[in-house]
Amino acid sequence: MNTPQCDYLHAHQDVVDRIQKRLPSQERLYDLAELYKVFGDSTRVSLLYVLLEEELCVCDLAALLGVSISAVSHQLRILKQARLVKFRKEGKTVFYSLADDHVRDIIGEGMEHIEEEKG
Amino acid sequence: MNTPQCDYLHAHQDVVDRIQKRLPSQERLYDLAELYKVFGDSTRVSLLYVLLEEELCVCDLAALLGVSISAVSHQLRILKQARLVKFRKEGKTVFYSLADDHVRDIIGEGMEHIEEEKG
DNA sequence: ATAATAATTGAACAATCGTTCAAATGATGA
DNA sequence: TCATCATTTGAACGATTGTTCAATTATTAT
Repeated sequence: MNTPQCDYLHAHQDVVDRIQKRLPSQERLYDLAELYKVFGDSTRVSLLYVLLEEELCVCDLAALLGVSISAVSHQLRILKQARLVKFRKEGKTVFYSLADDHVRDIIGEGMEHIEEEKG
Repeated sequence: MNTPQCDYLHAHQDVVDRIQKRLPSQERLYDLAELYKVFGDSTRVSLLYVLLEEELCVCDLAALLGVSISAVSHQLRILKQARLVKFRKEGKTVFYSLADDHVRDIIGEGMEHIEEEKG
């Protein structure tokens, strides 16, 4: 699986070696993929988008997205684990908000890409 | 599923309505999630990361990532469909490169986020 | 034509994912 | 303490995903 499989490759072993050196570690690339995976679900990306506007409780988030409270809660847990959102409790209610400004930047770049192809 | 489910929500119907208006269409948010989904696999982000450096053939890409030619080819097809990479043929060899600069920007923002928490 | 090579493709498989449902927390007020 | 409410949690389910393997296409050279 990791062994060269075509003659052409052998002619470019130097290229492979050179780029290999500049590459982030496999672990880093894995973490990067994990981050995008979190954005890669429409419920979660909608939650993040909504939270760009303001802090909201679980119930309002569910109503805004049109999904069940339970589904939202499950997804909020994933966003929490990825350190993309934070929360505070007020009585029985839990309010969620963005953890930092990276979400805004990442969503901004993504939006630019899709708006370019769709107009 | 889409109906309010808690008293608290009823008290915030105005908030829900206000934010609803500023929200991109469901289709747009779905497309956004689809874009991140493409970045959300370590084989694919690695391919994109490697292609930041230079144009490469399928065989070299497979060697660099340590995966089979077939697996790389399948993933390149997904990157192609998302308009993130383009290709040119030279004899039997196919060279892939990035379609535009959005990949660089999106990966840049993602890297910033994970480097902040890991150092 | 035939053989060889680079890459693509389709089917199949296990693994992962997101939702639903029901049950459980944790906080509040009666 | 008991009932109620907002949220969380765990198990279960179907759906989607990424890889492997084998077969195929497209290109080149003999």
